[in-house]
Formats: sequence, C-alpha cells, structure tokens
Amino acid sequence: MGKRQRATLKDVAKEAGVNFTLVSKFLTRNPQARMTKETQKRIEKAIKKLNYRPSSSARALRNGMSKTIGLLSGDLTNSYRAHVANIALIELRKLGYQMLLALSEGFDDHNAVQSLLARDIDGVIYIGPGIHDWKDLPCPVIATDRNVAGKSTANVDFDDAIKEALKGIEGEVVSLCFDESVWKDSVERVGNILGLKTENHFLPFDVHDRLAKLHSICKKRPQAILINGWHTAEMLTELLDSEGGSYNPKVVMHANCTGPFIGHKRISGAIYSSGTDMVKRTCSALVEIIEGKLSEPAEIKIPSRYIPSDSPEFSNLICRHFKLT
Amino acid sequence: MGKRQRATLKDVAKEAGVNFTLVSKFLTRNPQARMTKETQKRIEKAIKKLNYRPSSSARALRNGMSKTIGLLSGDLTNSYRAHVANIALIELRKLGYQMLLALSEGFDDHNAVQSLLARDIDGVIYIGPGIHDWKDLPCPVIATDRNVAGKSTANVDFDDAIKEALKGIEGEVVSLCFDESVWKDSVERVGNILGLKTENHFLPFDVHDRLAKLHSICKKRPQAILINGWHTAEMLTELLDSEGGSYNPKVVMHANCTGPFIGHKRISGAIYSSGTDMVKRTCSALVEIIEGKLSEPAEIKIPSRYIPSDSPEFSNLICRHFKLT
DNA sequence: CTGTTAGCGCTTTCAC
DNA sequence: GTGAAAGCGCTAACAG
Repeated sequence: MGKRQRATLKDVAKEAGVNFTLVSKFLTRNPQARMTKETQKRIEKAIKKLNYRPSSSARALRNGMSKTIGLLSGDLTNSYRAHVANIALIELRKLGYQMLLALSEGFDDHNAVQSLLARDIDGVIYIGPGIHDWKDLPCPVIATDRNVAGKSTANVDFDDAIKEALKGIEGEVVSLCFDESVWKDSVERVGNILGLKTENHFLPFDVHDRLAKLHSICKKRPQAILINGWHTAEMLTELLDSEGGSYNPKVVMHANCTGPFIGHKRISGAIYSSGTDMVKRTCSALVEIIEGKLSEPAEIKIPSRYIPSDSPEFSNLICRHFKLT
Repeated sequence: MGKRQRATLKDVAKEAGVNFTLVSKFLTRNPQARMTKETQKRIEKAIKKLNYRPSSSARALRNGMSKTIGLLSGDLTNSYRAHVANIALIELRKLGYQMLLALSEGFDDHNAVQSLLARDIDGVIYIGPGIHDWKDLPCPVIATDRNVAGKSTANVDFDDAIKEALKGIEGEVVSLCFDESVWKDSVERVGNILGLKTENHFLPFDVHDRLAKLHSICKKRPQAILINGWHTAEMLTELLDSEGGSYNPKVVMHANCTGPFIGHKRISGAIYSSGTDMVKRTCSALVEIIEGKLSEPAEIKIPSRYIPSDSPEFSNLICRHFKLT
C-alpha cells in the first residue's frame, strides 16, 4: 500500500496551462515573478482542484532545511516534560516548524540523538536528562536550565530572587538541585555577595537515595533550605512534618508552575519564573538562530522573582492540577 | 547558523576511492552488489571518518516514503495521552519510524491535520478528540477506541468482559462513555443477549455539564452503572459518596491503566485491558499496513476481561501514580 | 512576465 | 563486481 500519487507541481502546471516553475514561484511568492491576476487565479484553481500539497521532502532536499525541530526529551510520563512538549509544539507550529520527538532512555541520550540526526532536523531543543552526546549535535541546540559551553541556553535568572529570598537569613543556607541546573551557581554567587555560608547538594535521581539525602541535610539544621525541583520540595515538607515541627527552616522553592504541592505550610515562599515563557522563548530563539537572525550561542535569561507565601500573589500558584504558568 | 555541510555519498565514495553508487548499495545492503571485503572495509572506514549520515530528505524523495508517522493527538497535558505518546514513540522507533507530533486544538483537528499533511508522513495514529477532517487523510490511519468507516481501528473488545460484569444484574443498566467510543455498542450488544434494559449516555466534555449528567442519572437509580473513562468514574464515586450511601449501584469501570482512583470502595470491578498493548499493536499494525504486509482497513481487537474488586488481581491496578498497564 | 535549465542526495535499473 | 545514467519534486539562477 501507500502509493499516494499526490499531485506534483507539474500536474498543477499542466492543469493550469502554465510552466511548472511559475507555479513554484507562485507558491513561494517569488517577487521575481508577479504574474497576471488571471494566471494566479488559474494556478490557484488548479491547486485546489488537484488538492496539491508541496512535498516537504523535496523542499527539504532542495533548500537544505527541513523546517523541523527535534525535541530531545526524557520520558513524557513526567508531567513537566509533557507540558513543555505541549507548549513547544504549539509555539513551533506558529513559527512554521514541525516537531520531531525523541526520548532519551534513562540518562542515555545516545539513541535519541541518533534518531534525531537521522532526520534532517534544523535544530534541537534539549530538555533531556542526559549530559553527553548532545554537545556534538551538528546543528543549533538550545538547552534549558543548564550551562553548556558553545551551545545556546535558556536559563532562569535566579540571582535577584534568591537574594530577596535570603533577606534576613544569617545562618547556614543549604541549596538543593540536580547537577545540571544553573541554580547552584546562582546560590553560590548570591551567598558570596551576602556573606552567607552556603552549601549545595546535588539530588540523587533515585527517590530512595534522595530521601536519605534530605534526612542527612535536616540533621544539620540549616537556617534556610532552597530547593530547585518541586518533587523534592514535596518530599522535604513531608519529612519536616514527620519530624513534628521541632525544626522549622525557611524553605524556599522554585516554581515555574502551579500545583497542589505549593500549598504546603512549610514553604516560606517561591522563586517564581514563568515556565511557559521559558519554553516560548526557547523556541523562538532557536528558530531565530536557525534563520540566521540571532548568533549562536545565545543566552536567554528568564526573569524570576521572589514571592513570599504570605503575599496574595502566592495563592495564584496553588492549584489542584500541575500546570506550567 | 545552519550551513552544516554534511558529507554526502559522493564524499564518502571519493574518500573510499569507489563509485558513489557502490556506497549506496553498501548502505542499502543491495544484494545486487556484493562487493569484496576489501571494498566494504574501505567504505566503512570512509563513512566513519567523514561522519556520514544519509540524508533522509533525499531518501524520502527518492523512495516516496519518509519513515515518519504522525501522532494526531489532543493536548499532551492529559496524562493518558502523554503516556500513549510516550509508548508509541518508543515502539515506532523500534520499528524504524520517527514520530511527528501534531496537536488538535480543542475539538478541532483541522490545523493539526494540515500540519501533518504538509510533511510526507507515511501514516497517522489518531488519539485526538476530534471527529472530522481526519477521515480524509490521504494515508493509512489507525484510530483507537472508535469506529470509522474505511479506516483502521484498534479497539478494545469489551463484549465478554461486560457480559461477565453484568452477571447477576436484573435491573436497569446505564452505560456512560464519550460519543466516539465503541463502549456503547458493546453494552448494547451484551444487553440484548442478556435481555437487560440498557441505556447509554454520552458524556459532555465540560466537567460541569458532566456532573449534572451524572446527577440526573443517579436520580433514576439504575442497578448498575458502567463507565468508560476513569475521570468520570472518579466523579461518580465522589457523587455517590456525597449522597451518603443511600444509593449503591454496581459500578464497573474500564481500566487500561493503574491509578489511585481505582481504589475507591464504590467500584465493584474493572474491565481491564492493557493500554500499553493497545498502543503497541496500534503502532505495529500501522507500520504493517504502510509496508503492505497488512491490508487496510485493519481491525485490531484488544482483549479485555472483568476483574472484580474483591479479587487479588484488582489491587495490582491500584497505584499512587497514573500509568498505562 | 514566463520558460529553460541545473542540481539538491539518493536509489535503482541496466550496462559493462 | 562495479559504474553510468535517469529521475524523485522542488527552487533559483538565468534567458528570453
């Protein structure tokens, strides 16, 4: 099966009684050929009649670009990633690009990268969990929440928000994040400026190990705990609860989404940045790079700010369902 | 910028000192050209050295197929769809196909269909919410949980399971589903066989309206309520709870996933079918159709069976996190 | 304003 | 065993 026999340019041209290149020029709005209204009409009619659609393969071959962007992601079962994919898809379509999906397996990007390279993608958005192969991708890449030499990034600018969050803190500050996040650098920078003792811990991916890590951190009783990663924030607040209120650090988390989790009394505030905005800007920056309007590597900064939990704005982040804001 | 300058067949051929068609034959394992080991070695080396990757656009153009399948889906924010997309992606890759994603907007498939058609996809998997344009897709299509004239489908075979679920029922049976589901037909068929009075109601998509619908149904006090759609099952059980136990119908729901919702005491049992299996078979059937190994339209039947809530097996379906089984 | 031509990278007969 | 040549559908220079 499968022999579509779609109409081609030549079919359309024959139908319209013109040369097929003229049809091409019509389609691409080539200014070199402003044909008579009469001709245009005929071409339009022929296109409609034959239900003609240009072959993207032929165009890709000819133009050297496929108007397709690869989303290199981890498991979509993770609702954060599903949201990102969703927004990216909509945004890319607006920009005239298709989205090809590829999933890393565990932390291994290798196969996913290969499957993307096998197609002639014009660029890659990286929201995967891995850290290796993707640096070698022979096309523009933009990654979120991580620093990568020579590649474009879209990172939240945490500095001012963290500074605000740490106001009034004088004791020890512990920060928690995954090791690819720019969060750690930000906490360090701000800690230096404020003259605070900060300590960063990378979170094990395994939930069991992570809980153990949280336990050991709580034992040291830091005055403030900064968390990048809402799942971990949930775990921490549950842990603090189970200890019965004897230890009450200032807990600040990063939120670029709404969720039920944020409602927890243990959280003193959120460092808020817009997840939707991040994805949108990631998409548009990538497209601009591809189209030569922006030079690579680009460094997109997503603004953030501190929202204390007693501010009315905070309640906007509380919502029964997880959702990027 | 984008000028990749990837190596082509000719580059490889020059490097290996052979004709470029020979390289092509090497790549495609063309039996017509079983070259000397020596030549093979040289070609292999050249490919590696130049980091050659075939141009999929050129191949697509030449071969008339792109080895790409479109997933026409609704919003991925819905975790059921995200799971399906996830599994489909993995499955399709195993089968040598890429996945292009397109999202319907609301119930409108139009733009999504167009964006898919614009690319030279070989086939479409339909898990969208819409009902219109997709019938006209000029390529093999397989849809899940709905009947469509002339197109392939992968539907759960509910009959036996429903028969089992209705054992012992003598009063009125009400069935609930979305209007595209094959669930309704199955309930009708089984009702006829068992000589039961069955009544089907289509569920409004809007949650508010749906709740009203459930209210009106409960007023009539049917002896059994069959639900296809776990979200609605949740709503119903909550509703029954709020009525304080005065009305206790036999509630049976369809489950092709695990979830916390199933734990509810109100549910007498689940009609179980494997969601993962459904997606996998959908993918492989579509690929077989595309490759001419299966004639279209294919009708895939996914088995199901009734699992009463007091059976030990039922507890396997109860899980904190939603997941396709 | 419209047509001619070359060629993107690849596969596939068909010769040698 | 290997190579020559045609052509998939399209675009863009270049002629007319």
